[in-house]
Amino acid sequence: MAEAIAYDLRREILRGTLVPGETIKERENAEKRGVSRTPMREAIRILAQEGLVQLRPLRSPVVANPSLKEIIDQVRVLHALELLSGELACATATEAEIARIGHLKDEIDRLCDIIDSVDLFELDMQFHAAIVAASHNQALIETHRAYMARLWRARYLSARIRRTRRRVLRQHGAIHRALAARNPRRTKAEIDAHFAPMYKNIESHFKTSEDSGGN
Amino acid sequence: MAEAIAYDLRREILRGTLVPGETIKERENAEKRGVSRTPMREAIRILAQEGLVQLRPLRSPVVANPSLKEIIDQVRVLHALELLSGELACATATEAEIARIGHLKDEIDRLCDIIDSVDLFELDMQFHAAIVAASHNQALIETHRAYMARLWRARYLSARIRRTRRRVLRQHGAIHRALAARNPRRTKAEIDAHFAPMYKNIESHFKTSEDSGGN
DNA sequence: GCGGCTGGTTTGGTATACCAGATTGGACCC
DNA sequence: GGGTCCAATCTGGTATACCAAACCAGCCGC
Repeated sequence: MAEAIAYDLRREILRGTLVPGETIKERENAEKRGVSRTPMREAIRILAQEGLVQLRPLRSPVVANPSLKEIIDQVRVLHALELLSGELACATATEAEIARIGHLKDEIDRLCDIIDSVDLFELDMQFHAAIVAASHNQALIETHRAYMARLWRARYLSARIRRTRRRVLRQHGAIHRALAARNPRRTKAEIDAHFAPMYKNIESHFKTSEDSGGN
Repeated sequence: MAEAIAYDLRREILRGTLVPGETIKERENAEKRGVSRTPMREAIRILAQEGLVQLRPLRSPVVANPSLKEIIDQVRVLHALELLSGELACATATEAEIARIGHLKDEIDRLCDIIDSVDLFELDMQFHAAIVAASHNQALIETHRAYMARLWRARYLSARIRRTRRRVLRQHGAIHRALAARNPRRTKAEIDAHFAPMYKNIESHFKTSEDSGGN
């Protein structure tokens, strides 16, 4: 149940229903959802662990309002995790897994201009998660998932930028080909190329929207 | 308070007082420590997040008993995190931080054959944590700390191997010099060299002690 | 009028009570 | 004698009650 509450809260935070910087009062939110404080508390801890809310001793938790540097820092870690995934996956991925990665890439190609950006973004996350899953490294999979959750908002806002979509598609294809060729060096290079624009996108979006910066 | 309980539990797990595979009953352990179930539950969640205990829905949590593969997987992630730390630290570390890393190295050199292996290991962890801290990347610091906690036992057992100590000392020096030279490529290479034996050490120790393997 | 203090209220932290599913031990049947 | 079923009990999950610290508003003194 706590997991379900965390899921709802997470969506609300990432969609912006719960504004960054705002407090989350246990009682209030608990009874709004018709549950007790106990699972609500647990849900908040889960989100705190993901970095979406910030706990303060003896104070109400607040929705995290990460600064640009914090987001970039987190992207750097995510980047490193995906590099490791790509390297490992070259050695450990099954042909079926590589095929599924290719299929996801094709799906993204096909639906790119049809479906809305949220659904498209979900597909993009699945593509990346599939690569990580192909590493067959459970710890890596879990840590990567945690960072994906934490960065959902920032990555989503970055991925909206239409101008870069065609490039993203090309890069997905390149990553898939490098994986299929079982070439770790090329795979890592392509993942690097895929991440490179993200730093700039996030930065520029942060500058323009400027809804935050402090905690 | 939950944090304090988690601290105690963590020590007991890592020292082996709580045997891997054993269940941790909330009521039992709570009243043994004279606290309520509520903070005990929270402590258990913290440790579960660290990977030291394993939660099972509607079942008692059990002390994690990681298989060799799981440990190696985690070391791989730790390895990647430290590589990233080294690379970033070359650009971001202050001279004072590099000096502190060098000082920790000297301390380890000096006390290597004097103090007991637990204290020595604490110093080793400080050395590595100092490098990560020099990256000035909070997310990286936190994730690294989580993996250090998770791998405490395995790394400790590996570090006990006296035969390799001299090599470890040399590698610490090499890492420090590469950092001081602000040379990312060399830093990463030296960190690689430092990690390489760990995989084998853990594997060989796992084979000999053979207290586990399953979950 | 303004700042600091104070009491009531809010809120997170902890303890306790209750519930439903899981476990287990034993009795019963084959 | 072995297997199966059932109930007493144990255990995690949830709800509620209580406490102490933090917040806030209004009051008092300057």
